[in-house]
Amino acid sequence: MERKFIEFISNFTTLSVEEEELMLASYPIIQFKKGDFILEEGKQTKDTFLILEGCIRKHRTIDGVDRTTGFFTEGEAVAEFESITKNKPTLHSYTAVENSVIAIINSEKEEAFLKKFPRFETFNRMETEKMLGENQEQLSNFITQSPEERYQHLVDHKLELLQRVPQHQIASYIGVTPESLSRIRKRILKK
Amino acid sequence: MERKFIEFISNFTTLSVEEEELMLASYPIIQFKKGDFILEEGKQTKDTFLILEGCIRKHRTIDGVDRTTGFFTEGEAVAEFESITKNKPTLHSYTAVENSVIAIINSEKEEAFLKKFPRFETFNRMETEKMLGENQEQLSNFITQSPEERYQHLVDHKLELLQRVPQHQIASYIGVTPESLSRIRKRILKK
DNA sequence: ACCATTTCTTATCTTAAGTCAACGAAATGT
DNA sequence: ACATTTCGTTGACTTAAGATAAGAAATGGT
Repeated sequence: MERKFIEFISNFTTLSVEEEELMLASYPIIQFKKGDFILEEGKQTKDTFLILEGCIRKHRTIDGVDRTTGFFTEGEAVAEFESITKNKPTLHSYTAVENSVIAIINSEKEEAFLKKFPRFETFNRMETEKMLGENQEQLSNFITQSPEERYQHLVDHKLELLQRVPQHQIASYIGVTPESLSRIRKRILKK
Repeated sequence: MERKFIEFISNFTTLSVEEEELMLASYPIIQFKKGDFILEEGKQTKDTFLILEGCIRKHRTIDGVDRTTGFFTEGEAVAEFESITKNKPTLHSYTAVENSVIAIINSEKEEAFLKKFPRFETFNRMETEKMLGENQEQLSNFITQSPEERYQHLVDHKLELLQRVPQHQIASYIGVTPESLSRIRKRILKK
């Protein structure tokens, strides 16, 4: 798994031996079993989670019911920035949808790493900007699409995800009940 | 207006005289009239817009109709990061809802500024992280709320915005038609 | 292989949103 | 001040989603 971690970072920049070593020493790589919490609603952490293998679900409890607000898979980085930047408990839980392998980027270790290799400061900012761009587009799409269009979008762009994740969680993710998604699927099939 | 610009930055960090001077020299402050485009769909820019006064609306054209996907007011920074980071034309337009005053943070000037005063690199990353946190929360809320709840949220947290912006644009922003928002308001009044 | 649980679908009924059309109120330009 | 858009509401009708209940299909554990 170390290889995968380094491979991921190497997609963006070439690592020196020293950088690679400090990185591997700083950030533990943890295995999660299907169903395990990676982070639990109400807790607090400044960690960023880099998914090396598997799939995790972002969700929160509203009026006692569990609502899904995101999915993340291999190669994606996840963090609860609203909690990190404002120092408050997280609104969301993150749980493993499948057995997953995740590198834990602890923010203090991160600070130390950045102090030693400041060029990563820029790299870091750029990655954050990329995430922000994607998040902005996702929000814009969600606002302007109907549930059916959102589902069709997943079929067109995230087919694999649909096969990895139970349908009622997808339903929640596009903002409808499982019954509604079932009808949406039927409607689409007829076309 | 220069004062307002510096004031805004000073909320986050104390500026040296040199920093302040370079900042004012690098970033022009522009007046926009109500209805003016700040940035037009399909164009490309790496600028970030810092709103010193006024209100701007983020919107895009879908199937020939104009859909609103965001509002921003004094003290907020706006940029189309999906376009900036991936070097593609913007999906959204930004127009002044009112006469507005905006500082234009050109990305090349920004690079030069960061090179000269690298401590802003971190400041910058933190601001981006804060924006990301807010954006993530907004997306999560949008997914889990009904149109009525979204409107109620605006009443509770952005009352002032509702008084600055025409209602049919608010309707679009919460993902419904103007007729529906009219009914939502009626429903809420009855309670 | 069996049972229990989870997941998905279907049916019925209710509620909310979309569509189309009309009308009055408000804002805007000259 | 007047004419013209723009804006907001209402009504009638259609379509889609929520709620509830029931049952079929798939999955998991032992």
